[in-house]
Amino acid sequence: MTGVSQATVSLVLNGRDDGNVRIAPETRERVLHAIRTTGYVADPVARRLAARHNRILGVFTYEPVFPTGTGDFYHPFLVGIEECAERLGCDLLLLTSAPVAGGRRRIFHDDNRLRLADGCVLLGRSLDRDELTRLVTEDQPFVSVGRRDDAGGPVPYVGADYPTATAAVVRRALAAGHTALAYLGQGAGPESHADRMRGFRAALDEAGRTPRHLPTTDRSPAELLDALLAAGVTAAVVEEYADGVAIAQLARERGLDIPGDLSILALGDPTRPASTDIDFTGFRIPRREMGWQSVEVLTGLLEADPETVPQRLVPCQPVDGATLAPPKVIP
Amino acid sequence: MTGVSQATVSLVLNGRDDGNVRIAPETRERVLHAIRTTGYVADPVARRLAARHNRILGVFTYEPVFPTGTGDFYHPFLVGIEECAERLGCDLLLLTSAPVAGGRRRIFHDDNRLRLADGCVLLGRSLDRDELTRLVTEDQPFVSVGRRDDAGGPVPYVGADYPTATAAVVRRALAAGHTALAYLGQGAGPESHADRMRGFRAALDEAGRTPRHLPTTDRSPAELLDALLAAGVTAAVVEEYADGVAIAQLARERGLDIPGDLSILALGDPTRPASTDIDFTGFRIPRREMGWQSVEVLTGLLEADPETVPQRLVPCQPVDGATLAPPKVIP
DNA sequence: GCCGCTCGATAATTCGTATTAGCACCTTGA
DNA sequence: TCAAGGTGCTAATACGAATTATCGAGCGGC
Repeated sequence: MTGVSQATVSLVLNGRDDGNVRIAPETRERVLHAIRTTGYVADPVARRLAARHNRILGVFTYEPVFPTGTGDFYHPFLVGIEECAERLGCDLLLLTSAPVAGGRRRIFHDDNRLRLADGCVLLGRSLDRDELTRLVTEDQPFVSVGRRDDAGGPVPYVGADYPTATAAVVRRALAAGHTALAYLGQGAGPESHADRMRGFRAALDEAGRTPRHLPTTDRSPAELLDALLAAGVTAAVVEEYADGVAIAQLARERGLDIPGDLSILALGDPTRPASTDIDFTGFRIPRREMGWQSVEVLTGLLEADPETVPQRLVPCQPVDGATLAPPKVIP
Repeated sequence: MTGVSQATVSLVLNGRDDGNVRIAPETRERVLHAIRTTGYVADPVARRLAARHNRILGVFTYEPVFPTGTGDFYHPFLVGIEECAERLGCDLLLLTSAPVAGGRRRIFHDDNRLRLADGCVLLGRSLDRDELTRLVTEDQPFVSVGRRDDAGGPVPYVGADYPTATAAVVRRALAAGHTALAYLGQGAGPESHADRMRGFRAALDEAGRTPRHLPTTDRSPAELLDALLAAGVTAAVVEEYADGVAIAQLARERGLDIPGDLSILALGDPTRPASTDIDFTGFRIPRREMGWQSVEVLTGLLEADPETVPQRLVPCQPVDGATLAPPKVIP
């Protein structure tokens, strides 16, 4: 149309005006005019092929991306991720095509589509250790949402600062006069559980009190409540919000006063569907913020920005709530 | 690694075994082994450039994809979309990079990334008509979630059958003895509103009753309730669930009995955050199903499958609810 | 020994853009 | 008049795969 070469069109299209590149204003205008009248748009695919990157960020979850059974626990993470991606002008690729093998999705398989994206955000309670190791050793750019132990090298992550938040909650209970506290939950396994347990122990050790642990696996709320009462526990520190709800409801049905007879402290948001009617004392996981920051870290990694700290702990937001009261003094 | 050419790798990778293409089983196995051990994956971008498709489906919404203000109205659509994409082995590209111009995201702009995907699912209350026209005329493969009027040609869509569902609700009210019914809402503008209104009018015409319309724009719940009562309306047919909640709550505060004094019928799910305590009579939008089917239609379009019906209306699920009762007989 | 045929694999080209070295032309100054 | 330097643009190539025409080897038949 303009009798000009493809290279020139490319240069004009990208508004190049460096030292080496020079286009006569008259030519530039002619090309721009042709572009405008034809509505020409550079093919993004070819563009990406040449540029060697996509501005696409992958999102991989071991659970379905849009959760139904997990009571939307992951939703706020995604909101943060999307917000940040939008601000950065990146698109989000949900890696839904990953096939399920052995009950979980797998990142690595014969038709691995990870490289569709420039980098990848990993979401999920616990990540497969082998896959994590492979990601690290293969030098795939990725960030985990949630702290992860090293796996063949340091893992970039944006996690919630569970130790600090849990310790703070425990200290509040101690300050209120409690001496018999118990941790309800796994306290091990996924990093997020182990971290809570560490905070719990640290705060009690610091106060010279004995930390007690009540594992929840395969035990009904009734069994747990019985165990709590039998042990003379006055403040239950609950790993999983939904467990707290179950115990609180059961206790009230039995005529117990919460928090009069038993204080209950919730370490985070429900990861299973649960009523949120009870205003638990505890903390909130800064999920949106974590999602946002995970994208920041990922893009920092991609740009090899030396300023970017690839391992971050975000503080949790304390919740005053109404389930902590001084223990009853036994006369 | 295998001493084999790029072409051979490509052929093995794609499992080609046509008449013209022949690979010795031994070679094929050697290449496959190398692929497996290195975890090699074809660059999807290059693949798309050459093959013109890449099993990526775009998802474009005029609102943020992970909604916060819309009370998760879009969430179920996404669940359905994800489920179907997963089953088909497709990945989902959330087109979050689309910049906002004039208060809305725009599909078409200087760095249009739509073509990164094979096709695109469009989500949103109302789609920009110009952009829709351009999609149709440029022959971009896409599907709208929600019925759309023609825009320079027929628009592929998967919509909810609002006319039928609304007419059914109205007939129930008529059967219960109501004669003074009013439609609360816009009743125009987006197709989904116009469709409800059509169903409303059709059912009333059929019964020889006068359809009344109470526009909601810029009117407070109090004004609306006053207007309803002044007009002697006994059954309010509410376009937007959240409006129904506001009016019902206000009415009860004023000592009115719902549905004794006023029946309220909700035409769908809340698109704004709203309490769902009230068990409204009305219907539910088959959002998950719509999401699922939209992906089906899109892939049908991509494969030029002649079986695929590119315009579908999905029936809504009736809800009995507790907000419809016979009108009070004025003695 | 030559032709024809099948089998296996590859060289070469394509997709549409970004990038860079370098060419042709012009001006300037000695 | 010619080297030096500047200007405006283009040819060529890369990006990483898919595709196709073609090539060489091996083999049987005459």
